Amino acid sequence: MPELPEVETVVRGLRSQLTGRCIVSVRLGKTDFIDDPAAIERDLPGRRIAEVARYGKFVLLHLEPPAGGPDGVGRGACLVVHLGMTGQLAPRVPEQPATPHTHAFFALDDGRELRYTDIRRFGRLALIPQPELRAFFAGLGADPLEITEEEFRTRLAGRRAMIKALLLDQHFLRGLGNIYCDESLWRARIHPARQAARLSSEQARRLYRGIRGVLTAAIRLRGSSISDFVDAEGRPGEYQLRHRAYGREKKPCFRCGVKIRRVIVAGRSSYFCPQCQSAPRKRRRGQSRRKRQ
DNA sequence: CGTTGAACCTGTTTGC
DNA sequence: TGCAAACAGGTTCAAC
Repeated sequence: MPELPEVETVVRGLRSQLTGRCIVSVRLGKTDFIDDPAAIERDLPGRRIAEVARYGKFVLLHLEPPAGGPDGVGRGACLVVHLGMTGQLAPRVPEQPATPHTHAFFALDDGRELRYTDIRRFGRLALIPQPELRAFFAGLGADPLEITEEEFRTRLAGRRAMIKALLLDQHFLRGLGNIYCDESLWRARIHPARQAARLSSEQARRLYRGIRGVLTAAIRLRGSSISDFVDAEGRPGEYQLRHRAYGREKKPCFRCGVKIRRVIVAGRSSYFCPQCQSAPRKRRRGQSRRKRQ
């Protein structure tokens, strides 16, 4: 469910509600998606939330150093949350019965409870000491909203993977997922199976702008809700009403009217317009195009 | 490097 | 009607 716009939406909601709050106690249900459950139960109570941020698809709750650590130099830490496919993170009043599959309860000093719910448990929860944060995120690519067009083009060069595989790869860019890849490619009129390195500079430019345009528009509408996603207030987003490709198999393309098709690219359902997003020419066997000097 | 398929887990939809 | 297969916003790993 949650890609960059959904995570950004959750983070904005949590930021206004959690900043400055203190975590009073912790209660855990199933823990197979938690890195070190014992450490969370032991080290989290008493910690104050200094800052809420997003890193790619991760939600970051930066914690203040514990008061009066050994010789006064308590280490800061960060509660890192990945929502996987079905994760939800939202503060609730304790009277509100917990929905099924709620596996983490963090009682707050304002009487409310921050709850983590995740039907499939593809998410992840980890308490990372501040000094280890850098290593934890090592290898993730640039944020698609921060990268420059020049940088984007440079990183595309020489990559022989299919463009969709590359966009989905969090080591290439952090934050895109299946929905926004397809929407960006539709905007840019690029077939998902096109080889990245073979995009013209014109296409690369359109893709760069497509990605930015889609993400900013989706954030404005508080993300896409297909079936699970709700923000930190429990509200669904509305960007699913603006989808032009994703989930629209056999429906007419908004540009040309030709029926949207679904194919598997990079192991994922990929929706595209066969008219606007023309397929790459199939390369014949043995016709590998590598440095032929 | 890049691709494919499976695995992780639960729930919903689709097809025969 | 009923049951099995397919599919779902993500990530990771093995094998080729």
